[in-house]
Amino acid sequence: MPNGKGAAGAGEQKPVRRGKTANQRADAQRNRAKILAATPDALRKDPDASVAGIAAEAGVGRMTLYGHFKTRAELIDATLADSLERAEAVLADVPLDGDPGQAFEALIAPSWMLLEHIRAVLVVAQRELQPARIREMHEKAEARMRGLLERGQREGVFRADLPVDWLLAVTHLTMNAAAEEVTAGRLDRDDAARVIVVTLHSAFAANDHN
Amino acid sequence: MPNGKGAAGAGEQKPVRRGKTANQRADAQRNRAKILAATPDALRKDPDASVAGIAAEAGVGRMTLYGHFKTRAELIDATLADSLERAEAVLADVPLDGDPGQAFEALIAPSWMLLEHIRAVLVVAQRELQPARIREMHEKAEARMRGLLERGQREGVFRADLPVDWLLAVTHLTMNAAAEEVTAGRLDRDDAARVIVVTLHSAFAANDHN
DNA sequence: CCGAAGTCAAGCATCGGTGTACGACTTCTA
DNA sequence: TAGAAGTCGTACACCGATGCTTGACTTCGG
Repeated sequence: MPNGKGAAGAGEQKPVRRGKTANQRADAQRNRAKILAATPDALRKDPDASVAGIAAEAGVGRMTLYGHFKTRAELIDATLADSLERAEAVLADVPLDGDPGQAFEALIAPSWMLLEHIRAVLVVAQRELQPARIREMHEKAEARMRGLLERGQREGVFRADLPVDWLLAVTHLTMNAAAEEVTAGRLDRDDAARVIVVTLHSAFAANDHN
Repeated sequence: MPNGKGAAGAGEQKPVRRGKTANQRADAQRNRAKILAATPDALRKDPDASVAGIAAEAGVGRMTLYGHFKTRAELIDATLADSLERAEAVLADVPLDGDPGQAFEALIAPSWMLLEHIRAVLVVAQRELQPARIREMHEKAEARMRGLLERGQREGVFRADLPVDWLLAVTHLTMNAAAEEVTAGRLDRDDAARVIVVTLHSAFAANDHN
């Protein structure tokens, strides 16, 4: 039987990691991938989608899904982890040196696109998973952004009269706001990235903050 | 039997309105009030609180609650409507003339406090009520804020290179972000209003926006 | 090509929440 | 103070979702 351990256990050693997903049949891996890919879509259509619904969306039997993920929570967890891993793969390539403002913008654009895709999963995860777990998965992305903001503050490019945590929160929320405005039809998708950047730029710039 | 019509129907005439809640016994009204007051608390503790749980929180039997609100949705609706009415009573008194920037700040502070209290109800409502209904209840508050932002743009105080809808969305989301940061313990409650105002001030100010 | 791995339909026990019905009881109000 | 109005425990039907089991089937891989 397939097992969907994903990134669950307290796995420390990298070489052993593949012992989990490795020796399973090709079609099993394919199905697992199909499920992982279909879950965000299903949740975007209906945040309360049932396991049966998600399986259907993936073109897979419900029992097959349960074969890969013992419980609904595990499915959500694995899906979020997977999505975040993919995101990480993209974001890790963004160059962060040079002007913090520029780097920030370079980071926002892809982040925004990724977020729009993952958002639904994130929302569901927020009410079904433990906050600690979610934070843990965000670790890398968050650290990168925080580091950039801190450097920006040190170099006097970003305002330093507000805590970094707040800047971080505003960044996240602004992207979320944009996603919402887009789905609500009040904002053009292709214009969203620009709007976000423009907004944050003037909100974060180190200017005449008494 | 009590009936919890609240602000449901298409009630047009004001004088007739009281025909609903008026001729009911004093303790019935009291209970209704208790429920309406307890619901936000219950939902803040647990967004998925059951009707039974809410009744318990209100110190009232489940059946009593059902006597006032035929269905869970009706309860949420009435609660939100009530909370929003109270909010409206406060916000309507805020003077909006004079400098838009000043007026904006004067509006943010109380809005923020109210939002923090209502937030939980709002979140639940967003996933159980029709969006149209929620918008309808927000009408007045939203119109007031929008009017102010528009005036600010006309008078050159607020930037005009971004749509008012977006400014509005950012305002809401920033307050929400603050609420979240406060409950997460990353932001001091007493400092929140200032942080919000400072953030929005520089984000919205009409400056050197090429 | 055979055996193991995986799929998946159907069916079922379970759980928790909603909404209803009844009826005895308490508390207002006139 | 009588009777109407309202409370509220108990009990129940219902619903949808989860997670498990079985067993026949298909597909892969050596």
